[in-house]
Amino acid sequence: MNKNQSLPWDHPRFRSWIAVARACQLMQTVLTRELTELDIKPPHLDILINLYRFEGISQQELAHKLLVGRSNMSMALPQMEKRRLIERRGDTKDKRVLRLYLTPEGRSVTEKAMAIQTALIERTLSSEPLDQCMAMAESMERLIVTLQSEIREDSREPA
Amino acid sequence: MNKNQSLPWDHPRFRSWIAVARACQLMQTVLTRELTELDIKPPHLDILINLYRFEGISQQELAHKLLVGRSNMSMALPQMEKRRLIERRGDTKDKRVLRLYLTPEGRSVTEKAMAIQTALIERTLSSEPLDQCMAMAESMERLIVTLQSEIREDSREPA
DNA sequence: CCGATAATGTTCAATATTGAACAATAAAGT
DNA sequence: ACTTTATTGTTCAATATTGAACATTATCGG
Repeated sequence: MNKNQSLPWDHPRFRSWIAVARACQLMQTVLTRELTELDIKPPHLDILINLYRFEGISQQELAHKLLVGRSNMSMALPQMEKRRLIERRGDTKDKRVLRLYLTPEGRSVTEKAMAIQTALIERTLSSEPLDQCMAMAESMERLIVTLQSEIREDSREPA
Repeated sequence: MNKNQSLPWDHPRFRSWIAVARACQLMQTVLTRELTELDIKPPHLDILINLYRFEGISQQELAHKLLVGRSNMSMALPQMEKRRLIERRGDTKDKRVLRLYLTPEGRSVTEKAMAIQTALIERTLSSEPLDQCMAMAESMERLIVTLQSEIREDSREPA
């Protein structure tokens, strides 16, 4: 028969996670479409939102918050600087670090983009009860902690 | 104060969704690491799993299941064919379509990779009650339906 | 103060993903 | 039968992401 091997899709948690991943992928696709009118893409929006919340953050800190590599920021930020959405100014005390700021233009774009994203999320999640959303968020936050600790262990013990 | 504008992170559903997206990103990162021993990456695993379940699927059908473009498959599948993980054979009735099959080697790699992914998911989600996982899956599946219908509407009504 | 070590950002090659334009084949309308 | 339209897969340029190697600046131990 089935080699009496347990197939992944027999595991309820596996099936659940696949649904989560799918939903994320689709949400990203739709968000990408809705952001075209502002001529930005989800990765840039993530950057803008974080600069909106955390003025003067460094590139490294930003990369860490976004869970991407530093090199990623080194490629993306100069583009956004050319578009006058952000500014990079050297830290006065530590000449290695560049601190990031939104321009007025960038702030305006960010607000419009956040409105689009928020509307999208509210619209597509509105049929789910708030309790359920909150419970999901708590599960996800526990998951994030678990996964991050795994990542840290790995990078500490490369042998 | 805050320009009396509602900021995204004041919306519970927004915050919830951000957590979901983060968790997905981290899960992907960890899965990537754990798959290095098999020398495959998550996108290839997704392909393999679908070929495992749906023998003889066409490239187009596969792309649709994975929510990626056809061109994506045209780039990825020849690589996997060179690695002898899959085979592509022309359909006998319709000479346009290529049907996809796992090789024995590919089947073996897929089983190992699925075991790794399943273990990862079970391990990281084990602290969440099954009820909660199932409820989450149902929410996500509703979300998927909603988002997919939006995507279809968009592509039907480009004006 | 000086040499070793660490931190920050940059560059580069490799890989993934997308959308548009294209070639070959199939299906439909006449 | 034949012209038109649709479908399937391919190619290509553009963009994103990663990890490794690197240069510059800080920090620490002598």
